[in-house]
Amino acid sequence: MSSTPVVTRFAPSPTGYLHIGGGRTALFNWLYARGRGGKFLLRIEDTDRERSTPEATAAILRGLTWLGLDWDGEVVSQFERRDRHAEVAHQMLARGTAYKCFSTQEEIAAFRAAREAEGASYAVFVSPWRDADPATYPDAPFAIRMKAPRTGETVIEDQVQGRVIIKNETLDDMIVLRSDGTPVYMLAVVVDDHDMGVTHVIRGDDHLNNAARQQMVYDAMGWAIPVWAHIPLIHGPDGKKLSKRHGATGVEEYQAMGYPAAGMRNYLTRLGWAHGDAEIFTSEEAIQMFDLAGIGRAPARLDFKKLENTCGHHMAMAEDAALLHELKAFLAVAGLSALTEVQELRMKDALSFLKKSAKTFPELVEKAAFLMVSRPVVPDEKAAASLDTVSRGILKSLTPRLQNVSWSKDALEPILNEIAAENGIGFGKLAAPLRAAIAGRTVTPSVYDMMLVIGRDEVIARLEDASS
RNA sequence: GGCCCGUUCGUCUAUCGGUUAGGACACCUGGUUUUCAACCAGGUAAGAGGGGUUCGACUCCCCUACGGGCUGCCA
Repeated sequence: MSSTPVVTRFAPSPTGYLHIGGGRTALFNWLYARGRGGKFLLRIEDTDRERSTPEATAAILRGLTWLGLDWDGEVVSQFERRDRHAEVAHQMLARGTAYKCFSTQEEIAAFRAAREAEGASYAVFVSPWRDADPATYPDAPFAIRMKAPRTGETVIEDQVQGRVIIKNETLDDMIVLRSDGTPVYMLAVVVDDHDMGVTHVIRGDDHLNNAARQQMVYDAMGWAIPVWAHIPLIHGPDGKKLSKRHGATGVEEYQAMGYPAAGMRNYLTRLGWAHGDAEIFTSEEAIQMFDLAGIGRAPARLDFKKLENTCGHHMAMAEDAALLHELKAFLAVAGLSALTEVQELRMKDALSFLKKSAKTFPELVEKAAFLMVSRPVVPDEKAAASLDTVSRGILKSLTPRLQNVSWSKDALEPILNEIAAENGIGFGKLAAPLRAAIAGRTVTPSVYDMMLVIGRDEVIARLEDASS
C-alpha cells in the first residue's frame, strides 16, 4: 500500500451547531486517521459571510471536543485563504483550463428559461465566452469559469459508493471565481484539501456529485486526486432526512440530554458501519477496527433505544473518577446545580453501583437522589404511605442497634434480617419503609448500598426523622 | 424533468454464489430479586416486487416501486 501518511479532515460550515451527522462524519475521519498514524485536520468553511458566525464555530469546536475528537494543528479558516483561492483561479486561467465569462446573471437566467421553454430536460449553461477571442472582451466585471470537458465521462473511484460514472455533458463550466473576486466553495475545497495535504476525503454523500466537479479542478491543476469516501447521511427514525421534528439534531443537545460521550462515540461508530459482530467497544478498539470497507451504502436511522443501551454499557465500563468528572460537566451544561462537597463525597462512593444500572446521566442523578437530599428528607406520597405507625415503630427499634455495628453490609445484613424476623415480616416489607426514610421515595438503589454511602450518623438521623 | 446513490428481522447490521440467513437493540415469555433497574435463559421477527444469468442466487445483470442526493456567481 501507499507509504504516504494519511491525512483526513472535517470541514463544517459555521452556520449553526454541530449536527449529529456532521459529528459522525468527523468521527469517521478521526477514526481513520488515528488508526493509521495519520493526521486529522479541521477546516472551517466560512466563505459564506452572510451565514457564518464565530458563535457557530465555537459551538462546533465544543461539540467535537465533547465527542473526544481531537484535531491536529491549527483550525484553518477557509475565508482567510481567499487570496490563495483566487491565485489558483488565475493559474487556471493562465493554463487555459479556465476562462473569463462576462455573462450576467440575467443572461444566464434567460438562457435557462429559454431552454426550459424548449422543453429541455435539463439546462447546462454554455457560456458564449468559452472560446471567445480575448480581443472581444468588454471592459466589464467577469467571473472565472472552469473549462470543463464537454465529452467523455468523469469516473469517481469511491471507497464506499464504488465506481461512479458521471457524463461530462451533464456538468456545466462551473464558476470558480465570482465576478466580485471571491472564490466559490467548489474551488476553495479543492485548493484547501490540496494545500493541506489531505489524502482521504471522507464526507457526506450529498457531495458525491460535487466530487466529479472537484475532480475536474484537480485535473485542471494537475494535482493528485484524493481517495474519496462518500458516506450516507443519518436519517430520523422514520427514514426521512434527520430534522428538528425528530428531536435532537445537534451534538451538544445529546450532551445536555446526558448521554456519556464514550457511548455516543460507540453508537455513532456502529451506525452505518460494522465490523463483524462487534457491538460494544472502546475508542481504542474502534480505532484499531475502523476501515472504509465496513461503511454501509444505505442511510442509517437513528435509534434512541440502542443509543441508550450502548451508553449503558459505557457507563458501567467507565472509571469512577472519569465518570464523576463527566457527571459534573453534564450538570453544568444541563443547567443543574453543581454537587456540594458532601454530595460529591457520597457520589464518589456511590458511582461504583450507580453506574451499573444507569444508561444516562439524568438516570444516574435520579438514582442518586438519596445522596443528594439533605435532612429532613421529605417523603413523596408513595413513600409516606409506607411510613405508617407500625413501620415507624419498627424503624425506631432499629436505630439503637445500628449504633455500634461495624458499618459493612456483612454486619448490617444480620441485623436487618433479625428485625424483620422479630416483626414477622419479610425483608421486602422492611426495605420499603427503610427506603422511604432514607431516600424519601419508593424506588431507590439497594438499601445496603445507600446506607453504606451516606454513613452511620446520617442513616440514624434520617431514621429518627422518619420515626419520630 | 435530468443525472447520481441506495433497498436483509421494527431498527443497526453479518453474509462477500451453496448457511437451519448469524449477532445486537427493541419486543414477548420465564428466572433471579429488597422496590425500579440491572442481570440470566428462551422466543417472535428479514432478503421491496418482477424478470433474467447460473446446477444453484440475499449475493451478478435488467426493469419497476419506494427512499435519498445533486442539478446556484450557497456551502
